[in-house]
Amino acid sequence: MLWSKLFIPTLREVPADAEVASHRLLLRAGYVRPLGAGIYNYLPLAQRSLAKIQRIIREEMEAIGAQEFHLAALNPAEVWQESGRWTAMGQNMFRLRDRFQRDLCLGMTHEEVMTALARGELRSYKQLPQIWYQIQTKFRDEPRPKSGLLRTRQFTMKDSYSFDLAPSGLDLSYEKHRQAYCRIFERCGLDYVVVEADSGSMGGSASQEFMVATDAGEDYVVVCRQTGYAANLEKAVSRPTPPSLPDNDADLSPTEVHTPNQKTIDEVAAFLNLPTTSSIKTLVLIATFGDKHSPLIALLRGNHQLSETKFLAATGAKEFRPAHPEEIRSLFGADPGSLGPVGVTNIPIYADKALEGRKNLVAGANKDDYHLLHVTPGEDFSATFADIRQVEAGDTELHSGAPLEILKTMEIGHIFKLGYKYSDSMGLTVLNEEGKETRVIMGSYGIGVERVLCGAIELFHDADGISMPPSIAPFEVVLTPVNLTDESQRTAAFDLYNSLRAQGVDTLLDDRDERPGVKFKDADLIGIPWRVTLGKKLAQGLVEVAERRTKTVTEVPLTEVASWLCSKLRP
RNA sequence: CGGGGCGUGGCUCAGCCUGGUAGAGCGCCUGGUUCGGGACCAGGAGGCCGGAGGUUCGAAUCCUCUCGCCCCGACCA
Repeated sequence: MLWSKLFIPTLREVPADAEVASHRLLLRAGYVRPLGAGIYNYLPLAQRSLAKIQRIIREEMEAIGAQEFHLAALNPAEVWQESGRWTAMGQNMFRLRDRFQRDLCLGMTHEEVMTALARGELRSYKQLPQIWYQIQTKFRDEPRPKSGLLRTRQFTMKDSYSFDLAPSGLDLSYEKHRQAYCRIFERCGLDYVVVEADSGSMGGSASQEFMVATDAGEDYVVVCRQTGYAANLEKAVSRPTPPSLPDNDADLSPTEVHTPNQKTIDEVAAFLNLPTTSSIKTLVLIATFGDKHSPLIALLRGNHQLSETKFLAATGAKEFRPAHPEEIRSLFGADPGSLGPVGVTNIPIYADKALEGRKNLVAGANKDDYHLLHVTPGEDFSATFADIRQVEAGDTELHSGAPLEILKTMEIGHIFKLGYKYSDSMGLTVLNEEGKETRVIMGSYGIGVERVLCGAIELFHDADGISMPPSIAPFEVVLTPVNLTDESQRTAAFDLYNSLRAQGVDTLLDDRDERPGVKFKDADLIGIPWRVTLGKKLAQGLVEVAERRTKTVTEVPLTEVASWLCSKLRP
């Protein structure tokens, strides 16, 4: 295409509101423009990149036998009521009413719609397995849209759903997706990690996330370079650092000690001249089971943090919150700061495994300004031991003891074994070989299309702008004639342009009446992987080919540059 | 939903404290000179200062309300 005819509104100055790199650069490079909070218009450059990402996704989905659908974005409430998610989704769902006061919503994902479609049409085991997918706009009423295209209220998602007769079939469909996703993200030029994920309220047995490491992300993952272990921080397990002081091995009984005004773990530890690793942290939580609320105690080593996800999993609670000070006082007769498990019998106690086998620790005495020395878990109080601790820096891999890293990441894809959640709630069955009604087992698999674009930009940018991976760049090559009024440059540029296009190279010709500096700056900013400069050297039959990513410049004869580029782009 | 910040021309911002009727740079248009890393000169267009109400002789500026946007937190199938 000709640059002069394309709408590429690059900005010289940095937009004030953009903080993360991809947001700033998408605006500066003229890819997108905001329409409202978390709502963006995609301009031609973004549209071209997103189309290329989608093409790669389609090719890889078709390769595993998936079939593309286009589903309704406007959904009647009934389908969502059937699965229970009409209420479960809460405020995150965009809802509306039609003129007859019927409730509708805008789809935020399509498990319900797919299942509703499948149950009307799939009758026999002979029709299974099926993989159905779509690439469509999803709507979520985000409480806080942010970071440009990273968290928006309207975005494009590839979502697919597998229908199988048996768990072994689901395993296969899941594995096909896992491999397809790896190929998709590889072809998109991304560096990514696959991590074990919490399946959360999606239910189901297994789930993995595809993550790009970037500070712009919102998730933390734990990875071990030696063993390959990788998991979302929510569910990651590890071996904790050893206590900084070995426990006193003597057989001692709890002893009260006066600790005036020492409230926090750190204060108490300093006051008693013991490390925080020798303290027990006592958290009082009000958990929800069904529609009932009841208090629970969580115990952790003094320096450890509670993992909410693990605690929910360990207790089976639906949700929980910290108890209010008044609740604590009425339960314990003491204020937060002096709480402990000793003598508590009417509240279930969950103790982290890092406390199992420890001896003679410090805990609150349930009496203001007093703590207990010599508290031994399992002896001085009984508790359910479970892993309810969040992995922290310095921990090591559970089995091998190899070092772990904690990375900040952005989720670009997620695969789930759903199991029977939707087929049960919505009645999706087929007849099996014996003619008996059989539940269909499902999987669900998503890719955030814009996030692939953002991930690429987060990973590949520099002070000059974006350095897009060639496979998803809006153009593969930009031709930059230094001076278009020079007839030989002009002719050479247009000839090369036509020749590249004839060979299927996605080429942009910068035919604008601009000074060379402007053209170079713009080309770097929008991130085209290869730039061909046609200038003075043309007299010797040479052009310069600059690689955006490495900033290397190679002089190539004009007559050979097309095939030279082809060999780089299609090796 | 809590906390913070910001709304002045397309963009980045100054002016606000101490009220007197709106500015700069970039961008845009015209002409000229330029032309290998965001040129220069000259001329020009473009703003009911987010909105409403109030105080005042007079409000971008002070007060109240409201809307929008950004950031932190909560939240995030």
